[in-house]
Amino acid sequence: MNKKITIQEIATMAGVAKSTVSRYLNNGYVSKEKAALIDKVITQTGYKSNFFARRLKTKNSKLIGIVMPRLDSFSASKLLAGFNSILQKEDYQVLILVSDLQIDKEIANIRQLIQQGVDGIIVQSIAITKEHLSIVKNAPIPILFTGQSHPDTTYLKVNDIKAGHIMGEYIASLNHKNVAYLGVSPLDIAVGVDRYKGFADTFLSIIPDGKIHFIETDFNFDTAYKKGNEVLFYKPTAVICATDNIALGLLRYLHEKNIKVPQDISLTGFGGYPYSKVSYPSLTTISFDYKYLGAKTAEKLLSMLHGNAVQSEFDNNMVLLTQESTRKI
Amino acid sequence: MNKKITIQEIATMAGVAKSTVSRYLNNGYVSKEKAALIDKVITQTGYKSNFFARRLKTKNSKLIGIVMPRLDSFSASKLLAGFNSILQKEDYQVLILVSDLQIDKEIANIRQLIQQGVDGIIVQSIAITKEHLSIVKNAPIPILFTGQSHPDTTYLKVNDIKAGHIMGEYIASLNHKNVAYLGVSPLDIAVGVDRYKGFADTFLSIIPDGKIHFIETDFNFDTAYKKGNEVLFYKPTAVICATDNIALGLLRYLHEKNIKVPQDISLTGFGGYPYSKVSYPSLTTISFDYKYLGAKTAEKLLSMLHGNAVQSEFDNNMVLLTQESTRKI
DNA sequence: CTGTTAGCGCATTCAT
DNA sequence: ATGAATGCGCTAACAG
Repeated sequence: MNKKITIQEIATMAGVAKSTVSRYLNNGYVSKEKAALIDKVITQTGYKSNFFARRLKTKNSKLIGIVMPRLDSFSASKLLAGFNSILQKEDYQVLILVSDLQIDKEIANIRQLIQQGVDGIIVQSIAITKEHLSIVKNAPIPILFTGQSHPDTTYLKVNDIKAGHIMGEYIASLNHKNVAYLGVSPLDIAVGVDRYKGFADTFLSIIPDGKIHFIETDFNFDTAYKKGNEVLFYKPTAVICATDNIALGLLRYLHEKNIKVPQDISLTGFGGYPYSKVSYPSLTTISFDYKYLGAKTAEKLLSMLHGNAVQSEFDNNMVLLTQESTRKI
Repeated sequence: MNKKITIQEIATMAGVAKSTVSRYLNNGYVSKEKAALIDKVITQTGYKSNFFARRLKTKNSKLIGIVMPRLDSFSASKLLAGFNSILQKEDYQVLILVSDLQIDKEIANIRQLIQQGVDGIIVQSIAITKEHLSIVKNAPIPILFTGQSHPDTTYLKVNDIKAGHIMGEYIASLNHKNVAYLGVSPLDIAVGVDRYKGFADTFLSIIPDGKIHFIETDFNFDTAYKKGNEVLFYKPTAVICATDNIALGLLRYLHEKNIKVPQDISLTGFGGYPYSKVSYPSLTTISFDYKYLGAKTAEKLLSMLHGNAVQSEFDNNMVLLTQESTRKI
């Protein structure tokens, strides 16, 4: 067990006042000789200033709170890596709270983080409620949203409408007319509404006599699998799925029914998850760079911290990954 | 902006001394009337005690440090989810530092966490050096390792030898005699040495005239892909890959060479990553439950925190997932 | 340039 | 049961 050594002790060991040591530590003016003395004692004792005492004085914690709906998903891990890549570089530390996909827990987490004195918060929200808005309004620190957007908050998120738009253009260019869209609940504005709307508007504007059969599912592989029967009922030539995971669930179903992709049906996803490359056939998808998005988000929060006015925005960094699962008809 | 309200303010508002408020907050004895008064003021002001001041006094931070080599991997995200599931429940918060797969950064991170006054640390290590040992020995707090093991530390990790053993038995049972092992550097004791040794010892003990061609690669999909040529040189009937990711890289190569799995070559991985189920063919693998492992690890750290003697151990929670990529010859 | 002093907000003696 | 006083370890005036 290391005895905890304080600034006072190293001060006496170096034969100076503790304020001098403090100055030395905080880029204050200290004479060369004293500095050398202090430096020596510090290195040989391995002294480190007490985190909590320092924070108590200085008011800024160098802590960033992160609220995530869950940790064990592809996008979550990439986002986190992105946040961390720039936060850690700027000497900020990251305090992560998980909401388990529960909206009330998300709110409680934000509250807790504020109370704890973090310098700023990034919230990957599942839905922005009035309560969120009220918290943000009264919060003494900047709060940045991602995942969902709302005009009264500052956010940085994937441009789901644009993603849908790109997909709509692509599917139209392949001459599909009767398609199915395997989407999620409209309670999820980003994925459930925007992504679908982006697709549908574009697709129908290019193919006026096109037909889109919307089928609702959730984010689970297995649920998508179970919707296979319903999808086939409409005899679509292409199925657009709201996420790669959904697409893979359906692909499994099609495999088992011996329906060939893309010969019989074209299939697409959204996300650019790693499995989209290794599935058979590989999956045409819109790939989002979540790590990059995470880094951008962290940068944005930092500039909010520095008092710069920042505006909400959509990240347009996405690419249509045309792979083997789609074909022209 | 919320003005930060202190214990003193609510004390005067309630007409009592701040020590009384403090007692109220910390289960001390307070008369019913005063308690009611204080309670009222607290709820109406939404007062929360200052995190840093409290920590400065009480010495325990309710913070657990986590050191990870990287965040954006399947196992990392599952582990994190596991850590968090039990830590958050016990009112601990999690401070995460990333080492970017660099050993010196890993050590620096551990040091930083100790200095910051966390109550305990979980390190997913990439290699345990003498420096690690020295830190642990002098640390005033418990440090628990996962990922790698060393007799002089406390650890909880996957039993790689057993995993290799299971795979060895399985491959032997399929009558393969000439196999290739696509593994990683022996600098990684867990995956590079133990996993391979577990396989090789078991396989050769069952098939004494068996032949194992070891080919070294790294953890990347692309590198494994590039090793395809070398693997085929030995004309193996089965290829055992040290991770699912490696297996998928090779699978991609085999696809392109039009070599059928499992008809021409059987293929296996380790990990039980989600893609092992959606690849074509689906991949036979040893599946580890990383989330469960993370939860167990967190529990172990907690009991170390409570001063209980805990011993290093291997987690034997794994299952052979026999899927489509292997066959008997 | 440096030492002395005064809090930051809280928990905890110690009296009462 | 409660109030007054002390100090956790540190930074930031303030004199010198």
